[in-house]
Amino acid sequence: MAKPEPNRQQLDRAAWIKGALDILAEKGLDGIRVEVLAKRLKVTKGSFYWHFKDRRDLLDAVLDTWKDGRIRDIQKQTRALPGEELPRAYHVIDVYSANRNRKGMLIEIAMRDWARRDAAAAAVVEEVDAARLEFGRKGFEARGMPPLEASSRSLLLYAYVFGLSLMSCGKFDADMDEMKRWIADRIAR
Amino acid sequence: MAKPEPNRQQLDRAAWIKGALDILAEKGLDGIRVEVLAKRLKVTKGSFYWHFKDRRDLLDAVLDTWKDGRIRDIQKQTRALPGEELPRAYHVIDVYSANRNRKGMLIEIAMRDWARRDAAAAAVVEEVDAARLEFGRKGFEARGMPPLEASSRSLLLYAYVFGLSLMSCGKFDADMDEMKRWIADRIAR
DNA sequence: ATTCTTCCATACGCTACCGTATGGAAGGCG
DNA sequence: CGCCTTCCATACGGTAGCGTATGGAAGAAT
Repeated sequence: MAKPEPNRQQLDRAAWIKGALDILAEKGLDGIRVEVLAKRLKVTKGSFYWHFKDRRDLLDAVLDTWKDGRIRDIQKQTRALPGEELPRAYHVIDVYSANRNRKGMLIEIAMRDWARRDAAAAAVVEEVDAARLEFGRKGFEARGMPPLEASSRSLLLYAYVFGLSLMSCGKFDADMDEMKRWIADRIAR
Repeated sequence: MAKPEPNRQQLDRAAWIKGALDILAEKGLDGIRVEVLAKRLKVTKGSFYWHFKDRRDLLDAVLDTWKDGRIRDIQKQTRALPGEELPRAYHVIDVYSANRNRKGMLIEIAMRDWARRDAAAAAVVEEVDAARLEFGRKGFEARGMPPLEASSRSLLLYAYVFGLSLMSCGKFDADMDEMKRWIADRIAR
């Protein structure tokens, strides 16, 4: 038959996409080169052009994959128990501003740099941001805050964590942990 | 003589640097290509390689120029009258988060993307950030806040404005202006 | 066993870009 | 005038990457 394993293909496509995301985190969008990626995967570009129409096809797949992952993450958090909104806000701040998730934050930055120049990327980032802001807003509203305040806190929260990852806060201050806690309180309390 | 006008050269170097900064804002670091830049300036790269040793030489000059400009800006703000710290904080938030200064913010983002991969760029960004954070901290301390709180507010302020420029807040909410004001109050008050 | 599909390697032409080498115009200066 | 310095154009060789064409191996289907 023509399609004995409709998963085998997807698996290999997924390998290319994963490799592209790795490079995106390391080198940015312009680091994603077909032949470079092929070398990293220990194949040649002959394989690439079987799985993908061209480089743009890969990039679109990268966008889709990233978007799905982020949306899924947000939905998972949304399904958490109600009544736990405050610790959940702290958890979000902690996850995004900590140095684990380093690769995730690098991808976030690269995506936004990408979105500056590419309409498709811009649409994806906007969708993900909207979902996150909505999630945050609902959390604050569940704690009884008025709509404007809830929306504002949500925006402040995400802008802060992304902005923090932009700043080479290598050694701004020794009490970085205390500062982060003060800020988290200021945003969430 | 050998040096009748030691400014003529600098002026032309400055033109190349300015063009490079324009491209940096539009296309990011990888958009800065010698021949592309030459075409934009309506000359050929023969001119470029007279003024600069190579592409890296230009990039270093771009870094220096940007750093000097930012440091100068901060020092200018620092020399403002004392007793005006609160409105000054609002002014900083306003300048950075507004849609004027668009090009400036694009360069900020590109610089930070650059800093991820280049040690020299990372050093420059870190220096500029340190100066800004210090400036903000002093402002809050002048209003009687304890050191930890002042440092934290300063960090929150700059992380917020940079993070905001990362988010395609194209149409998150119609009341964006009110939200920005709420956030500015939360950071500065 | 033969054929067919799947997946990848190799080879090719093409473009963009880098850095160098060389020459030439244009103006100050002897 | 001839000369020298400054600034830029042109031409060249080299590398990296894109996309295509073609063939080949290996397993599945018949």
